Amino acid sequence: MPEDEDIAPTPRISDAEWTVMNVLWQRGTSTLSEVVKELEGRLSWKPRTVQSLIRRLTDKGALAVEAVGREFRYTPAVAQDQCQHEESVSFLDRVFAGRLTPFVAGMMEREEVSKDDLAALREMLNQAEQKLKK
Amino acid sequence: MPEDEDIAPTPRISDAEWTVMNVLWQRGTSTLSEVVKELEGRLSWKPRTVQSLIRRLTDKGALAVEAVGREFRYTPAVAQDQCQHEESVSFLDRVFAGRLTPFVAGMMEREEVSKDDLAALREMLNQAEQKLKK
DNA sequence: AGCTTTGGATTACGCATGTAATCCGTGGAT
DNA sequence: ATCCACGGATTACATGCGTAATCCAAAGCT
Repeated sequence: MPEDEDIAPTPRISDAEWTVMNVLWQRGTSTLSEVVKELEGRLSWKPRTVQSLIRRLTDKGALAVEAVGREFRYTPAVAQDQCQHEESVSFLDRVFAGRLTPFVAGMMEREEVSKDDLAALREMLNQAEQKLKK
Repeated sequence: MPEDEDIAPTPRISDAEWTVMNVLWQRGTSTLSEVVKELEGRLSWKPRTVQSLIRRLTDKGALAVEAVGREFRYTPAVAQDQCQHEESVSFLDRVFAGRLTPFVAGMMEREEVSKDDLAALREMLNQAEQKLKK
């Protein structure tokens, strides 16, 4: 008796698959050729490679498929921010013992943060502190 | 003529290997049994598993080995902050198109950030802005 | 003097990943 | 009507990874 059947834990997405998912999340929905076109130039993947990745992603439930005439359109079946968040937590756990601050510190030390980023961060900080205070 | 021979690009460290490296970075140097002891309880790895990981890490140059009597002591041969930084950049590229801000935003939205973290972040922010202004 | 424990070396083994190639069928170009 | 390009399905194939087991030799326990 599975109590929590099909809660669909977001699937594990590999490095190469992230590249594909990012395209799909950005475009909303696409066919294979659209994804291939989007990636060519940036990457030197053969179309078959992209297709393989798309197939694996549909297999693991990250993409939904809908037949459109002769081909398929692929649509993300998992929320981007959900996946991002899970990757974030797993990354922080692995590399920084789960601590956010040293990570941000490292990025700032190496000056990988632009002035715009700083402003955005400050804004977020203010809001977070507001929320805490209330 | 390789100009930049043996600059020793920091090796790629897998998930499980990070666990081991974190122990070694923290302890400075250890024997196998020390690492095993450190991990038992936290993980249910068999000693042979830990040894395999240590071996792979020495093979890829992440650990230096020094014979001590009958056994070996293992010492990190790569800097923790260097490895952390590379992982950070690769993670941000893959998941957040290289942008730090959305990552931090995501963590804050989900309230994964403590009051102490906020204070530390604010402090870092101030310093970074100081540096920019000068 | 044996037996056990432990670490190093070698080997294992299935699954995931990166990166495709091949085969097949059809819709479009000629 | 023919041929080609392209998409889906199937298959490939070397590595890497997680997770050890085996084998061997020395070191310590009894």
